[in-house]
Amino acid sequence: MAKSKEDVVQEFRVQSIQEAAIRVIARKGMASATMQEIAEEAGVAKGTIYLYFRDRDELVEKTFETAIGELHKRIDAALESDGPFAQRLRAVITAKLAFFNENREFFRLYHTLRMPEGSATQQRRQKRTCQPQYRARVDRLAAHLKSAMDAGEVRPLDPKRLALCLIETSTAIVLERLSEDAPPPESDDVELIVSTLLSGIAAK
Amino acid sequence: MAKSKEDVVQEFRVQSIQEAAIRVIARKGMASATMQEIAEEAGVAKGTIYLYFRDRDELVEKTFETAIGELHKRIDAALESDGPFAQRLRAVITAKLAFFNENREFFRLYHTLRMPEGSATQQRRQKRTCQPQYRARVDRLAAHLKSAMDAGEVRPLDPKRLALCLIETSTAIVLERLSEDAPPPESDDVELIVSTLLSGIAAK
Amino acid sequence: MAKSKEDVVQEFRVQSIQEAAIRVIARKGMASATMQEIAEEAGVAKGTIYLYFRDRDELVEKTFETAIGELHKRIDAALESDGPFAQRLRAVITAKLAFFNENREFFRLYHTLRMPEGSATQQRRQKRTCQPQYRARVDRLAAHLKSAMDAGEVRPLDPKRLALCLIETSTAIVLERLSEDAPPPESDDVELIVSTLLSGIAAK
Amino acid sequence: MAKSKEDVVQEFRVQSIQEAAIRVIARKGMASATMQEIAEEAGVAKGTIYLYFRDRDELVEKTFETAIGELHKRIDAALESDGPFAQRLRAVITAKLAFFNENREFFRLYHTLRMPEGSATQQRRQKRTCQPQYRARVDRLAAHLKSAMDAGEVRPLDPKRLALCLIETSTAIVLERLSEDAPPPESDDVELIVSTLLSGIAAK
DNA sequence: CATGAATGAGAATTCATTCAT
DNA sequence: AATGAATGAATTCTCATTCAT
Repeated sequence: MAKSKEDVVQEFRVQSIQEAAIRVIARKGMASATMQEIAEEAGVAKGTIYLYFRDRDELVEKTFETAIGELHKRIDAALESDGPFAQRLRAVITAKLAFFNENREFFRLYHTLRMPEGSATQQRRQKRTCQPQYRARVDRLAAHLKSAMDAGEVRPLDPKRLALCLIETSTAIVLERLSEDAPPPESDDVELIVSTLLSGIAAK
Repeated sequence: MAKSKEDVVQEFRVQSIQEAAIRVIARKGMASATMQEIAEEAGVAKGTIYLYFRDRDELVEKTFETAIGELHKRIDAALESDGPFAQRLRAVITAKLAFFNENREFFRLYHTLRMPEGSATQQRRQKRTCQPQYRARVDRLAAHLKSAMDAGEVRPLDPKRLALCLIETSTAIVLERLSEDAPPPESDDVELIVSTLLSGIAAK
Repeated sequence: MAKSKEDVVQEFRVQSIQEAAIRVIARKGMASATMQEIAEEAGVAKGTIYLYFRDRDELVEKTFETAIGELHKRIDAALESDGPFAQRLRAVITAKLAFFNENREFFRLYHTLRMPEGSATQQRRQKRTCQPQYRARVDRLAAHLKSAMDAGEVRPLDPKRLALCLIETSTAIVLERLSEDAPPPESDDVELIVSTLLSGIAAK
Repeated sequence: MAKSKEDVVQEFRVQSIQEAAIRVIARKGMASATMQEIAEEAGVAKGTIYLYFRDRDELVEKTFETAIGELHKRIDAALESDGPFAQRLRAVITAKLAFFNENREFFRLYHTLRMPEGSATQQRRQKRTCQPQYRARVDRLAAHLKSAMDAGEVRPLDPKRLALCLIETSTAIVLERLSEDAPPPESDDVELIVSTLLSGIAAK
């Protein structure tokens, strides 16, 4: 039951186009990324994109989902590993930094889609995909925080807001690292985040 | 040296247009906010906008700067007040939450501009304004953190990264509050952020 | 309460564009008449058309209605004049031939719209405008035929089908005249149609 | 001299495609009937159509000719039968109504092509085929009318214009019947047309 | 100064046609 | 012969910007 040659080609095209989309969006920004340029970047004709994606919105949406899926897979693996909370937290942050280091160009797409933009249609789509995606991530992380609180590993605080802080703190560091010519070793930043979060910044 | 009548009218126009821009961008998103709609919202003709702003980009840029300036003024006041670091930190967070509560519509503009978008020209402009603005904020906060470290109020960590974490954590909470129908009292969220930052989340 | 200058200009533009549309459709056919070419023909920019008409469909629809309205006005006047039925019939046919002689270019638009074409949207529009227009004409003529029957001027036959025959017979002659380099005098064709309809073609 | 298997297949393909074209055009209208949909309807691949027809225009043209040929065969048979003119006329009208009743879907193609549409190329093609086809029909019918006049069966009138009236009258009735849910018996409409044409509509 | 009609560059999308398999 | 993925010309529509009034 191996994949037929057609399936392989199909998959390859879809992937090429999505990668091109990410690169172009990274370069030009969501609003200025044209189908023409994405097509050129992918090395196909404009019309070809429409063989694989209904329209621009679907291309962006599917591209986002594909890329974010990979990130989520990695984070979930880290989150659900065994060990004390501190260790799992460290693994999650490490995974996130590593992912965006490997997929630097994806970050702009990721960031742009955090805020609903554009036409009513697009906003509906946004609500359907990116927002829920994000909420789901927050909720999942919040659940783990709750467990850690119940286990006495984390002091009792609003888990959902804590999750937000955690996510955005690491995102901020990712964004910073991406803009740096020579960022410090990943592990330094991981340590900073984990340590700050766990122990706070106040001198003892 | 009173303002001439012309200056007053000029100032009024500029302000009307900028406020209209913020409202329309909040409503439609950066990409779908048209000059036409901004003009209507401001109660002037499309052409009039061009008497006060070179082009759309400059309108957005100046609007951003005006609005963000107010925020920065408030934050700086909090930051430079007397008292222990913890108290100043609390004041800063409080100021930020209050500002965005009063200027909810500005938030989308603020968020959108965090990531450079659009044409090469726009990107250059972005780099000239928003990015440096942001860097400057980070640096200023970092300087205060450094002082607090030197004063033994904060344990020694990279001040710049700490500043980033602080800024983004509070931004995340703002974003969350804006999307909530009935957000908790501001003071609760301020307390959460300050407490987490200072003492960390680990159970003792 | 004279028309303001703006109204005059507006009316002039609308009329120019509609006339251009009719000419281009006459030249290229409905399907090949592009907005670009209509704009050029009207001596305005593409975008200008969209200031006066929502989209291509509305342009065609409104253009059709404007032009057909004039024809209908003339036919109704003829139909509702006094005198014996034969005389009114003659007047109607005369009006129709004269109208299409004066508005030769409109004929292709008229003919094309007799049959629903194109997208689902367009078909709905068609049903809303052209079809009912046509049915209404048929019904009105049928009513007059019925009166003539009741008055003993016309022998009893299905008035609606008779109306159809009458309309299409004259349309056929119009179409023929338009394709002729030197058509016979209008009165000859009017006479032929009226005489055939009233007395038939059979030798006595 | 039996047909080779290849010829049979070829013929079958051509026929399938033409029938599909007629159905799709009937459904979507000439302008919205795509090669893709015709191919699907015919159960072949898009490319296959191009093995049998040079391009879309030729497909439409040949399809029209094939279908109209059948109608013409039937009409000619009726026209050239023996018997008095009135009887032959009745037979012609009957044949036409029956044909379009059996080939309802063909009617839209027939009607659309009555007026030249599309590109210059297509218009030339149109002039080469549909127009001459139509003229030929008119001329042939006119010749028969002339004979009938010479034989004293029909009173002297312009035979060509009479032919036009006859053709369009019956076409109008066909169009009407196709749009009716429950049209009257064919014979009723035939009788109406024949009677009107022969004897006129005036009360004696 | 203010206006808003006019402009036209530019973007998304469609679809007839080609051609490698 | 048949296929259908790929192509890109062509089309519609939008909107920032200009400029005559």
